[in-house]
Order: sequence, then C-alpha cells, then structure tokens
Amino acid sequence: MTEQQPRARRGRPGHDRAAVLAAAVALFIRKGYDATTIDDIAKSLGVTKSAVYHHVDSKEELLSAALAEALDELDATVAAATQADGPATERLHEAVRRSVEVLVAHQPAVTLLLRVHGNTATEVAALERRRRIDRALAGLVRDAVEERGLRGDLDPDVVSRLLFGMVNSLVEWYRPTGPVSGEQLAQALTALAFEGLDAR
Amino acid sequence: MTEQQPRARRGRPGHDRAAVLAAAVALFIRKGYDATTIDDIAKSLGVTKSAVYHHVDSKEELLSAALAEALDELDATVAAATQADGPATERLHEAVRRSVEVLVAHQPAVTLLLRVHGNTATEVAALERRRRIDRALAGLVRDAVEERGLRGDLDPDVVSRLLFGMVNSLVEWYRPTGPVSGEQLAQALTALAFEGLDAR
DNA sequence: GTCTATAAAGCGATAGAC
DNA sequence: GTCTATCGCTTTATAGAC
Repeated sequence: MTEQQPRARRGRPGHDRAAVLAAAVALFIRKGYDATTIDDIAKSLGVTKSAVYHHVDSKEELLSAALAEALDELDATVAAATQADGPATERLHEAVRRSVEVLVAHQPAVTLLLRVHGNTATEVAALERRRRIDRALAGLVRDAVEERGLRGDLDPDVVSRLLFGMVNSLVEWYRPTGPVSGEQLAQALTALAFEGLDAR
Repeated sequence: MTEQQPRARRGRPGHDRAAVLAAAVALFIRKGYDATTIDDIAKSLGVTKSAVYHHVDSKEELLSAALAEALDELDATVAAATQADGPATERLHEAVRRSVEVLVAHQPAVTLLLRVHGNTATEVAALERRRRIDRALAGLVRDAVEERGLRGDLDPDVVSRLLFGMVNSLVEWYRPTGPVSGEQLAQALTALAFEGLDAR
C-alpha cells in the first residue's frame, strides 16, 4: 500500500511484486483462492502467466504474503491490549476499536485470513496463529467479566465468539469508500455490543 | 436428514444420493468447494469416482442442493417475520431467534451459503436469493427503529449488517454437539444485541 | 519484464463390464 | 451400485527466446 501505479511507461506494463500481490488478493477475494488461476491474475494485469512467475515463485506465496500482513496487524492489536495497564474492560473496548480499524485498513488481507481452510501447510500455520489471537481475546473478555465490567450472566467464551464474530463480519460488506467512515463504524459497533440496541 | 445409515450390507457400501450429498457438504466445508474433488468425496465414502456419478450428475448439483436447503429455511424465517402481526421490534426479535435456530439446525448448508463466491450461474442465483433475504431483514430493522423500539442514534442499515453478521458468524464455531444448546445460544445472542454487554 | 511453447499432473465427466 | 479405463480439458510451473 506504500506505492502504486507502475508509472505507465507506454508499451510494456512493467509491473512489480506489489502489483502482482494486489491483483492476486483482489481476485482471491472475488473468486476464492482455489478458483483463481495464475492466468486470471495475469489477465487482470494485462500480461501472460510467465510474466507473473517472473515476480513470484508460486501462487501459494501470494496467499502467504497476504495472510502475514493480516496476522501481523492483529498480533499487534492483541499485544497492545494484553500488555497495557488498566482494567480489562477498558482494554477490551480498546481491542475492539483497534480490531475494527485493522479490518478497515487491511480489509483484503483480513478477508483472506478469515476464509482460510487449512488445505496447505501455509494455511495451517496461519490458522494456528489466528487461534492464538482468538484465545488471547477470549482471555480479555473473561478478565472483564471477572472484574465485573461486563455482565456476568453470559458465558465469557460465547460472548467473545459473538463479539469478535460481529467484528469479523465487517469484511463481508464494509468498504472504506462507502458512506460510513471507519470511526463511525467502530462507534456503532461498540455501542451495539456494550450498550445494546434497545431504545432507552 | 430424513434417513441415514445405508444399513451396512457387508461387502458393497450401497450408498444413496443423500449419503453422497452429506459427504460432499462435509468436505465442501472442510476444504472449500473448489478444493474438493469428486475423488475426495468418493474416497470419504470408500468408493470410486464413478460410483459417485451414479448418484449425482455433477459436482455443482451437490452444491446447488445444499444451497437450496439453506435458502428455503431462511426464506421461511423472513416470510414469518414479515407477514406476522404486531410491532416490528417484536418481529425482529423473533427473526433473530429463528435465524439462530436455522443456523443451528442447518449449519452445514448455511455455512456453504455464506461462503458462496458467484463463480457459476448456480452461485449467482443463490447470492441473489440471499440478497433478497438480507434486504427484507434490513427493512425490519428500519421499521423497528421508526416505531422507536430500537435506539435511533445508529444507522439502521449498519445495525442490520452488524446484527445479522453476528448471527451468521455462528456457523464458524457453533456445533450442536458442544456444551452450549441452541436455546442458550439464541438467548445469549439476543441479550448481547438488545441489552448490551455492560454490567448493569 | 514479457513472450511462446511445453511439460507434468490433476480434474470433471463418460463408456461399458460385472 | 460399483468397478476399470479413458477422454478432453485445465492448471501449475519451467525453459529459453526477445
């Protein structure tokens, strides 16, 4: 996301690895990883398969790079929430808010992460990293319930699944270019989750 | 789901269409539709590819059957909530409760529906039916806000996405054989959504 | 950096025997 | 109801020219 536009040179496209990755991720999301062929990626860039293989070694490498981007961001979010001082309830609020920000800023990569099946070693490793993140967030919810910051009549593990299930569902519809800003979205989600939808 | 167990006959497995469908759906969920081969389905039943083709005409037909099951159930839920009498807020509560029930009772089929990409005509048609369902539920949320049954400071369309995004996320983790019953789950989800997580 | 050509393997689907 | 054998096509990936 740092640079783009291969500064159209007239004649040969002249793509680089980042351009191939971006094109691949867009197609992985639209068609699914397995249904996307190297030829699809090549055609979307206006080149042939061989040109794509000049920039990357394999199709799986493209998936791996996208998953690493998502996992690194989510790891940082969890680390911040786990290591910070203060009540667990406040740290949970912050973790939810930051998670929404990550999903908004890295929507393509996170979308792929949430759709991984575990068909290859790359995918299994990503699923394991994701499980660690989920466990850490569930621990935060438990702590918040124990310090009586959250209602105590609901199972903390179920609450954690529902809460972050709602957060993760954002990737299915939210687009930063739409009418809702990332901040509005985080506000609406935390309001729904912590205060509820009932009219006051 | 009406009958099962091909009443083990000793020797030839003797499968039927329902057994092939069940095996296929389980693999579609575990590996993804595109990554699942007819040979995978055959091997999971202990037969060869040709035996599978004796029961079904194509791989896509198996997906189509599962998607129809999910869509028929969700259509019925929406129809009940739309046509019932009474305040929209009460009908929304009921729609959420029934949606959870459908996801629990038809988890495999609904999981596939939520993962459809639109790569074939079958998938595009399923996505269109699903969009109609989502629109109807969003209309219910709007009506509930208008009659002041739900808080008015949040965008109804965003609320609808978040609420049913949370419901749909159930397919990613909930298993009827686990420690949480379907009723407990519906209770926890409606409590979170309408009352919120904050300690009273 | 991109091309043509091709190797090697996998996949959906069918034919015909038992 | 299941088998072996095979067709025809697609796909990942590589070799070598420009």
